[in-house]
Amino acid sequence: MLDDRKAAILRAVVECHIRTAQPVSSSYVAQLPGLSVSPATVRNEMAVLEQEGFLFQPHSSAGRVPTDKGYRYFVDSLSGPAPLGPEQAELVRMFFNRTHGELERTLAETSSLLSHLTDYAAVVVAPSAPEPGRVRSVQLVALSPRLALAVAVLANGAVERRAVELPNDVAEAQVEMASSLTAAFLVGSSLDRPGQPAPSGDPAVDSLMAAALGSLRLPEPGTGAQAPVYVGGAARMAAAFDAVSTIRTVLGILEQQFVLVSLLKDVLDRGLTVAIGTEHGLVQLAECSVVVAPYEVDGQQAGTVGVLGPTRMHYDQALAAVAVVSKKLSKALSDGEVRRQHSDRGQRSAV
Amino acid sequence: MLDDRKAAILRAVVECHIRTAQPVSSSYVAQLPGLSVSPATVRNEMAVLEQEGFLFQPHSSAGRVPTDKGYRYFVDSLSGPAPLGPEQAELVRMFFNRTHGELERTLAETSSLLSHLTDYAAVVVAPSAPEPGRVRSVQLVALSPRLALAVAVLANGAVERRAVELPNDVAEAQVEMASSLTAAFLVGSSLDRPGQPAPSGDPAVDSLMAAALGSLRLPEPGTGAQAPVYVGGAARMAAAFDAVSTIRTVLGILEQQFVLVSLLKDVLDRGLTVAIGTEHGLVQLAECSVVVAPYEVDGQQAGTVGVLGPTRMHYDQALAAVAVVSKKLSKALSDGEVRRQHSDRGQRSAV
DNA sequence: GTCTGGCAGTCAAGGTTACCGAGTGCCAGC
DNA sequence: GCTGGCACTCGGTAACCTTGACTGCCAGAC
Repeated sequence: MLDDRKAAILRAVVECHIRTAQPVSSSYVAQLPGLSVSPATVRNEMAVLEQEGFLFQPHSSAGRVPTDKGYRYFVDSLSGPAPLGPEQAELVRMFFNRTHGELERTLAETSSLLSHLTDYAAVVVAPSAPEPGRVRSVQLVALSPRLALAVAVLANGAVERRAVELPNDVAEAQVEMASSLTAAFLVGSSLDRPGQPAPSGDPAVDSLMAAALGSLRLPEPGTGAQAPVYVGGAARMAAAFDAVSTIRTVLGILEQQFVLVSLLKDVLDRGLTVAIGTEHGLVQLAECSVVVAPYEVDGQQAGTVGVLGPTRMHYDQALAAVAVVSKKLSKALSDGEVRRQHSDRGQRSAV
Repeated sequence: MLDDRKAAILRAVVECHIRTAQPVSSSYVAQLPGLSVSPATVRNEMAVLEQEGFLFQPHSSAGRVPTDKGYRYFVDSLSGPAPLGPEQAELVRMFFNRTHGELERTLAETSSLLSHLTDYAAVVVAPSAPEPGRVRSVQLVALSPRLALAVAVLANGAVERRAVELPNDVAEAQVEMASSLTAAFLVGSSLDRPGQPAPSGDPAVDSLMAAALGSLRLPEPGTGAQAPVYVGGAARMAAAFDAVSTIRTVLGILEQQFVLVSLLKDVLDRGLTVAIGTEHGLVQLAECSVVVAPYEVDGQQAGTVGVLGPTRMHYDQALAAVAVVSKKLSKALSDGEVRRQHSDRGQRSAV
């Protein structure tokens, strides 16, 4: 598409502009080692690059700035993510060495880590709608005369918990009976095992079992609809822009979890790793780029990590950080160093 | 401390500066209804107020701006929180009408609500270290040959879950035995019931029980140490400042949960509802004020809600919003419309 | 044909100057 | 003790110029 020299010039412009945030002049490019031509020649090439939409001139006596298309070409011709710096690699290593415990906490801290690594805002989308595991234990516990709790422990250590309303006239013994019959029906199979347990002979017990089964089959109300998102380093992102209004807009987006999730999903669904400027649909983020990667749990795509920064971000470093973090996170989650806390029908293997 | 006229002038200056963010001139104050004196008189009074530290003059030919001390006087002489506007009251009503479900979610959304109400950043600190409830059910579930899960259901519907490592040579039957003995020991009392269950005769079972009991008594690792914080409307806060560096600093603070929690705690502990400028210890937040209120669960102080805005915030409205939200939140949490999700030894009454 | 040096043109940025107006402080008089 | 008046102070804005960093283009060299 572009001959070698044009590509080299474009590349030089992008790299310089990422560093300095200033328009890049022909003389700067010409003076660069590796390209031994005069500024005038560079100017001619730049004029062509501008005509073809890779560069843009803020005003007639200014240097050139890359367009989104220019960044796209640059990113596509990147040889791959840069290796992480030594301190960064150390940071990642340390982080994942001491990563244990609760999933929510881990994800939140991962977003913070990723933000540290890149100096941009980082986003981590929690695993969504994982497939149910085998049931190891089911219990109905009466909490009050009117209310019971159905508690199921899954093979991966996740605990499902649902409230079940009791009819007025149910005796403790009936709850216990329903509990053991439901357990007999569910233990060893999956939570959404179809069908009903054999009738017990007591209609009250039967309806209680039906209620418990029904509520256990439904996803936790309020949580299933949307995967939670963890945003880290919003402040860092603010440092990348100087217009207050831009900061405000971007911050606003970062607070709208729903928008964020669909943004990342969108990008991934289109098979992209990097979305530059307006490539993702959000006009408000026209000055931003997004670098994303999915992470896996036990070999299955589970969630997304990503970095949100200015269009002139250090793509190679961001790519590297995102790649490493998603890989390490996949490993940590799959190895069971991190435990799902609740209500997730997690597909995770044993804790 | 201040005679009526000085107080009125100070009040006028504060109110005007809150509205306009500009230095306030003597002529503006003089022309205000209720104070019928000439600008010159106002100037004289202002000079005194400045000497006494209530006002400040950015430069010799500018109007006056309130100091922190000026704001403090203003806030202290406030007749009380302003009533909420009708749309705001409606917003609150609607919000708490449909508030059900998970605690975490509710708190996060509450912070968003409070931020909407005030147009500043809002902070909600989750209830901390609630006292344990009665145990309704305990179970040991073997997940793998090496690992079991101790699951306890408390009277309030909370579910405690702990991993227990199994010695190599434990049989399924032994786990079951330990499970029922542990249940017999714990059900009906509290999780931290002292002592040990009666020896079963099988040392493997006994040690298993000891392990299960021990882990159930410990708080969930990683969560207990610090109450989670929910921050809403950071973007709104950014709108209140125009220096990018200030925005960045304040955003940075908002991301440091630990700092936030101790900030709010500090303010409350000193018996304050409002902390202005440097009254709280954080130099980075010198341009900010904080309005806080505790909320209760079942009559016991549980957590904190607060608003973080510029020193020139609308104190009356913020006070009103914080008061209403903390009250309504207390009610919602105490009525059991909101359910703790997990691992909290919650003191909440039955679901 | 391609590259280069040179030259004229353009435009943003920065510095200077002048001016305006919003405010104050002070004082004399009511 | 209050007020009107007056001189003074400064920040902000606009107009202006200069500077310098670019570009575009062209004619000549390779």
